[in-house]
Formats: sequence, structure tokens, C-alpha cells
Amino acid sequence: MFDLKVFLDSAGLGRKVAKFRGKETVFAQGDTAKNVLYIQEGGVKLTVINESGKEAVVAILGPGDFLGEGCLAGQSVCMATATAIAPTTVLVIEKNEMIRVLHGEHEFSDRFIAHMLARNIRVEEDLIDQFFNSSEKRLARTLLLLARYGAPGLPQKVLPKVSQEMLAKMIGTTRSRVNFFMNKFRRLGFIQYDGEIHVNDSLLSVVLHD
Amino acid sequence: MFDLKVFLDSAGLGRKVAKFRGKETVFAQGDTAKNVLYIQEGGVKLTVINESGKEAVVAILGPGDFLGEGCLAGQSVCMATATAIAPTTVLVIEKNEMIRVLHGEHEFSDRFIAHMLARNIRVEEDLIDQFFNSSEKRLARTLLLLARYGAPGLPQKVLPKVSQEMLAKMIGTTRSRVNFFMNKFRRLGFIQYDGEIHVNDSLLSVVLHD
DNA sequence: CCCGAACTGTTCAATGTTGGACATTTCGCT
DNA sequence: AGCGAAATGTCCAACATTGAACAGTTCGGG
Repeated sequence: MFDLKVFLDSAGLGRKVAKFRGKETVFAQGDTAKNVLYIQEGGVKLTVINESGKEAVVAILGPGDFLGEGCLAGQSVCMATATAIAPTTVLVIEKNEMIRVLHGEHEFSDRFIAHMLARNIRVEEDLIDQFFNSSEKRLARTLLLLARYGAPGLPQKVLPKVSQEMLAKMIGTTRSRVNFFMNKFRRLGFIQYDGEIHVNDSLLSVVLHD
Repeated sequence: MFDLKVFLDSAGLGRKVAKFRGKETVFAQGDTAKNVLYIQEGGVKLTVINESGKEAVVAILGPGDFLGEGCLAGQSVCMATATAIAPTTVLVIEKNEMIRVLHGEHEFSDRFIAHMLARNIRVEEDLIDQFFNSSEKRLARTLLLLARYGAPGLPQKVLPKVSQEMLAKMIGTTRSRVNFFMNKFRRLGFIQYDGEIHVNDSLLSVVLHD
């Protein structure tokens, strides 16, 4: 398979590597945007804060994902804050280098296009979810998606540690609402938890039923 | 400037052209997805319908935009319905042709990447808007964006014809809510209308204020 | 110029959601 | 073990939103 790291090395781009521990800020909303990052290991959450200080989680990214691509489209400042949610290693690619390589290297631009297409589909799904569904359904969907995080093949049903507060910021509601539904889901046997959260397939019924 | 149509012609891709009149369906949610389309003239709206028959407008696309790119990422059926909102001409590019040209032609892949980046930024903004803002603010934002439709330079403040029903589907709320706010905006002098809608800059205050 | 279809204006009860507050539990740390 | 911080459980009044109904208006076409 195509190994981006090896490729970038040979293109002389893989040299700048940055490492972050959990909770460290990778870049902050408002920073000048001049690099594109590529996640090698770990995970990053993208959050946005509005004028009144409310926070929203826009995306959770993992190995193989790019972030900061906005600068390629001319965004001069970062629209979101990127925070490591685990020990994380990223490749740092300077904007103009990125443009040069995207233009020159087929394999690389193919890969990047695939990433953008996937990301776009995901964000569109999130938007549609937000349009159609109540917070209860959005929570159920988010839990199901998280439960498969990092294991697209096998159904793994244990979540990485996520607080109710964070869930609230992911689906765009309040913590008390999340708490209410988590208890409801537990009462109905859709999930269990005690430190770790276990998601049951039966939770799907919440998303599916009218 | 780079003219995509001329380029596609010389690559032997510009031959398949399709034309639609207003309200005609370009493709429907559930259709098998095998082509990427490029809008030359006109405009298209993308809508999604959920199980209970509720409809949402996901995007409004114009000349220079691609649609149906989801198939490149492996989506085998269309996730949305595309409907012409004006007399429209599109280039039809078969999926595998698209992949071949994306891989082989720098200028073309650059262009496509730019489109995906822009689209992504827009959808992300819509998602954030949905997270943070009340339906009143979302309506105000949508009106302001529409008022500049097709004229990024000069501030043009007259909307293309959009019904309150359609506005409701764009911001994810009900018609009665849209009606309520439209009247409020009019009462406050933020907009005028009588067939055509005129958007005042003062409407910005609705979006900006806490 | 009249009809029907599409759009707009208006109302309201039922429901969903927010944004607090406060008590309780869990967790990491020394 | 004991402290403080973080996370969870619970409650509730104020507020926003839905969904449906019905009347009035505009508009295009026969």
C-alpha cells in the first residue's frame, strides 16, 4: 500500500514532525494558518468557540487524516482549535510546499482528494443529522459512530473515554440533556457504563425509529 | 484564466453535455451514482429527504461547481436529489474517466481540490451555524448569503426568487417560523419585499448580536 | 377574467430545549 | 487515606420550536 510517510520522506517533506501529549493545543482558532498537518499517530479534536464562549466539537480526526487544509483555500487564520486527545504525532507541511506537491505528485493528490471527499461526506452527514434529528437521535448516532472508532471492520463496542460534556459539544446540546438521555439509554438496556461505555447494537433502534 | 470547458474538450471529456430546465430533476436520491457533473450555466439545489418525508436543502450550487463527487469516494447511490433551479447546462463525466483525469492532469486536479476545499469550508460553516445559532440568526445569515449570490464583488441585495418554504428547508425549520421572522425583519426595516426580496446591510446586526 | 395552485399571514397547544442550580460520585494525586 | 478537581445525577422554570390548522393573497394559464 501507498505509505504517505515514506513518500513524504522521499519528497523531502517528512522532516518536520511535531508531537503532542493529550490535551495539548495543536493550533488555536485565530492563529495564522500556514501549515497543513497530517496525523501519523493519535487523535485530534477540532473545536470552535463562538462570541458568547460556547464551544462545539466539529470533528474528531485520527491517523491518516489531514488538518488545517483550509489555508490551501485561502483561509488566512485557523477557524478552529485543534487539541490532541491522545499522544499524537503529526507531519507538518508548509502551505506552499503542500501546493507544490499536490500539483506535482499524482499519488499524493489522489490521496488528498480521497481525504477531502471522505471528510466532506462526513460533514454533510453531520449537517443532515443536525437538520432532521432530535438531540436524542443525534446522541445515539454519535455513540454508535464512536463505538466503531478506529475499527471499521470488526464491531468494537467500547468507547474511548468521552465525557458527557464532550458529547454535548459534539451533538450541539447541553450536558444535562446528554445526561438525561444516557440514563434513559441505560435504563432501556441500549448501553452500559461504569468508567467505560459499552454500546449495544439495540441502540440503533433509537436512530431508526420515526 | 484556466477554462475547464476548453480543457475538458481537449481531453475528450466535454462531449457529454446535459441540459435541464428549471425544476427538472438532475438526479434523485437513491439513484446509482456513476457520474460526476460540472455546472457550466444555471444552478442546482441539493436536497435530502428523510424517512418521514421531511426535506432539507443541503446546498445551492452554481456555475463552476461540481456535483455527484460522492461516487469518487465509493458512494454507490446518490445521497441527495439534485434539482435545477434555473435553465442549466452540465458536463457529464463518467466516474472512471474522472478518476483517470484527476490522476493524470495537474491543472484539473488542482481545480477539483480547490472546489472540494471551498465546499468543505461552506458545509462546515453551515454546521457551525446550525450548532450555535437560533433559527432567527440562521435565517438572517442565509438571506445575507443569498443576497450576494452570483455577485461576490459588488454588494447586490436582491434575492433570486425563494419561497419561505424553501428558506425553511435551507435553515432546517418550519415555514411558520420563517414567516414570523421575515415579518419581524421587515417591521424592523432589515428587509423589504413585494415579490422581490431586498436585503439591507442592517440585517447583519441580527447575526452579530449575542 | 375566473379558477386553482402556490404562497403568505396568523394563531396556538403541545413538546423540546436551555441554562442554571445543587448534591453526589468518581478519579488522580500526594 | 484524604483533598480537590472533574464528572455525573437530578431538578426545574423560562424559553424556543414544532406542526397543524385556517384565512387571505398572488399569479399564471385556459
